[in-house]
Amino acid sequence: MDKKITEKLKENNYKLTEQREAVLEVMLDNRGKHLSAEEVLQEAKQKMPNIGIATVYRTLEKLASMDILYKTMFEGGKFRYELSDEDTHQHHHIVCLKCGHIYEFEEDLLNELESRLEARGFEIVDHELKFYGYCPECREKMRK
Amino acid sequence: MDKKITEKLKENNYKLTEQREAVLEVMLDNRGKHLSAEEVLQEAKQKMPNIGIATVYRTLEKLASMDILYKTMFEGGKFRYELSDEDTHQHHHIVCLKCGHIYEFEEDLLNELESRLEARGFEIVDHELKFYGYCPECREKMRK
DNA sequence: ATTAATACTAATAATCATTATCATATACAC
DNA sequence: GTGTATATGATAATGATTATTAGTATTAAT
Repeated sequence: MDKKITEKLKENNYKLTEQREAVLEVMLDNRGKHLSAEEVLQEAKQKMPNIGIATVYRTLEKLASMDILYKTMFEGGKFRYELSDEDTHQHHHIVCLKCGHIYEFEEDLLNELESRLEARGFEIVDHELKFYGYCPECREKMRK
Repeated sequence: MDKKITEKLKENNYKLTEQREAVLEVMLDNRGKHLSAEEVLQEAKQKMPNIGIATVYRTLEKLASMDILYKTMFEGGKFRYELSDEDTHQHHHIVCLKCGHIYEFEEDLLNELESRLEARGFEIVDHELKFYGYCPECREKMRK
């Protein structure tokens, strides 16, 4: 398992029970994906058939509070979770309004904006950026 | 009332009943604020004591779909609504992690990022940017 | 080794935000 | 005036999430 993750677990005195490990493994198995709690539950049940939805919710919430996971909402009124980036910089998301796929990108050109905010007295510690539009595949299909 | 809003209502054949007008007036009275559905209900009840929460939800949803309102989620697991900007550019938000206040700012330096995405085949039609940190007032208080 | 304290779990109840349903009211077309 | 369409408020229902509880497991103290 990722060394940084192990460190964070230790830092927070978070005992990794079998159930919690199953949840974390699901997230590690799905790098780059954004899973809802229900999706995590279904995959975790393959590793531990008796795991309960409440345990999954508690675990996801806790891992997010430790910055091991990142929690956000795209569409549909429920939260989605993904593994946090290993450096503390977060990537951004592009949501395709046609197929619903969520793409990620790394470029971070927000420094200018953050500088302006800090010039106005804000201290910025995090940000969240989402683009909405159409992915190359859907644009291709729409041309036909 | 705002001319652009009236146009959009007409375009969408959206009849402005007294109840819907009360909801819209609440939003107009609260420019720059981000109200939850419950907050809108409480203020709308001052204009129309009998208005129901279901009507408020239906109206907020409809006005958001017409780009008269903007719907987003900050914290707390419920949606908040605000009047959309009159040009189609949306402003951005800064959420203070201490007092919870939501600030707005206008600067739009995302063109470079959007250009890069479009160079990769995406068609971008909207974006959402939120910064999290501490506002000048809370930073002041934390220094004492 | 035993006991007490603490932590964790699954099941399920409860909560909350939101939406669906339904009966009634209002508006509109003819 | 009548029939149809739309809107409303109340409330039930839904879905996502959290709280509660009893039982179990782990850890700490002795």
